[in-house]
Amino acid sequence: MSRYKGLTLRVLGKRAAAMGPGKAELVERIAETGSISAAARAMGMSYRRAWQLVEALNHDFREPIVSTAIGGQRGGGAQVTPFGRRMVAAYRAMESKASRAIAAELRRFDRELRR
Amino acid sequence: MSRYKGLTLRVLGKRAAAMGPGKAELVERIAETGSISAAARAMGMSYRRAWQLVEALNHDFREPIVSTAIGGQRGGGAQVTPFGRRMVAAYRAMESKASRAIAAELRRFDRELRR
DNA sequence: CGCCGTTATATTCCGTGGTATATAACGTGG
DNA sequence: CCACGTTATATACCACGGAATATAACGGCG
Repeated sequence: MSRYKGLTLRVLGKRAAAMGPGKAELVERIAETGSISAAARAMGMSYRRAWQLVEALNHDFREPIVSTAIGGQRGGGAQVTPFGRRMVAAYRAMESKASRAIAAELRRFDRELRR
Repeated sequence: MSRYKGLTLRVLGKRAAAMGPGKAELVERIAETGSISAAARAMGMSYRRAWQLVEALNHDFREPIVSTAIGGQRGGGAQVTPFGRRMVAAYRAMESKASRAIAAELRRFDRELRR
């Protein structure tokens, strides 16, 4: 997964950024691990922050992105909803489409940066 | 100038973001006003921060973006170099090209956000 | 010459975002 | 039944970024 494109894309809602690199990765990690806390650990992020981001996601979109259930040891955990999967996929698609659209310009721009 | 596209684009250097919405606007304001401090005032930003951003810009690119001269009352001030103008123009071009490239997807994405 | 508005820099202060920690309630598995 | 690993929440701490302030050196302009 070559996920370094030399740029970051953030989609802005009315108030703040609704989706960006951080939230997208967090949701993907939750999908992988089935748990907010495991995803947070994997990203070196505090559980509190991860939970706040999930809260923001669920609040900012028309439908929940992540659904949760209390209880551990495979009792509870977190799941990414089908809607959530579509939103992250849509974000990733926009990210790479934008990246492809300006790839040539970006390469030229990069050449002017000090290495 | 309709400069709200529902997204932000940041171009990443090796260490941090080399160019983004904030630095781009700052350089444009410096070009307009001929002064770092006037640009900072116009953006509601402290002079120190504006100066630090200019320093970062001049350091991160192969050539200076902003050239400065000490002394006030039209004695000193700041100017955007031709190179700096090209870099900001290139950034703005990438910004709008990326925006146009994903306009349709972005509109669909936005429709899923709570208003 | 003196004033004004710069750049440049240091220092202090403060708000805020995030971490760390603790606790509660809970569900599944051993 | 008990331990474990969750979600959810509160609290306290802390590091960092940025603002505010002060100062110095400087260069035009009146």
